[in-house]
Amino acid sequence: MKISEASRRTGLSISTIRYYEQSGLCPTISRGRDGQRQFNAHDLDWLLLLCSLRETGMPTAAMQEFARLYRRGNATVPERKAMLIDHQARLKERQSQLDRCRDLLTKKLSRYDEIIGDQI
Amino acid sequence: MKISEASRRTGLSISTIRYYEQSGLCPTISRGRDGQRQFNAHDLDWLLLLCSLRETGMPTAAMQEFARLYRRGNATVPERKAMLIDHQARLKERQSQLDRCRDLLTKKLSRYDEIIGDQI
DNA sequence: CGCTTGACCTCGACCAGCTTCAGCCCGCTA
DNA sequence: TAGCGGGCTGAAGCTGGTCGAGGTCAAGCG
Repeated sequence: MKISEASRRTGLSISTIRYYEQSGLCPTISRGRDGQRQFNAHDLDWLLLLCSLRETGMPTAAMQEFARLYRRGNATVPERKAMLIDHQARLKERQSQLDRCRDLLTKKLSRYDEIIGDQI
Repeated sequence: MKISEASRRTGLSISTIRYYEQSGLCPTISRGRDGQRQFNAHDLDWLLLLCSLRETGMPTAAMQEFARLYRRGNATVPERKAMLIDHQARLKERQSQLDRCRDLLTKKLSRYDEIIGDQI
């Protein structure tokens, strides 16, 4: 599939996809003889993974590192696993942060109801 | 208390606190006759709220709006409540996003274990 | 054949959200 | 009275990620 369809399917903009490839966030996309990128299912999977990672705050440098490991072959599987596990842990931490914020907001809101006063 | 202590207690840098005040993210901090900011408990509460909101992705423009409403007095309490409730909803949405990412990672990881192969 | 469409590239602009810098002031201690 | 720590200001700088402009090229179509 072409870049426009990859864009539609992933929600990434065309510019962003090109930027990701050029920055080595994903393996190089193969080209047709006209020089156009040809995305296959595997490429799309990568992009979708990148979407998830980006949405959840992984910096591009880490994604670069991940892709770099991938290019070095199966020997790096343990390192790649470790990276994903790390990220999962960060997500967990992040979720409790969100929980704490929700609690705080709930408290603030209940104070509005009690006092309807001139506080925050 | 002085700005250095406010910084210590909130985890915000001194520069950030000044930047927040100057951008109207919190009410104006009162000054001593030497021109130095004097933070009271109320101010600290604001800063801590800002911390939570920032950590959870509220854009500063929204915090500005919130502070603007606060300065307009109690008549704006319903709007302020609405803002906080909105943010809570966004946090919920965000948490399910994180959940989806965790699921995806779990899937990827289990594939590593199954196949130990040359996939993402 | 020429038009349109959609791809390609490079490179610089943009944005949020700080951070740093330069230069000044105040109060305290030695 | 000099030096020092810590505060003040405004403006400039930085970073990570994204977008846009400008210009080219290839495929498809009437």
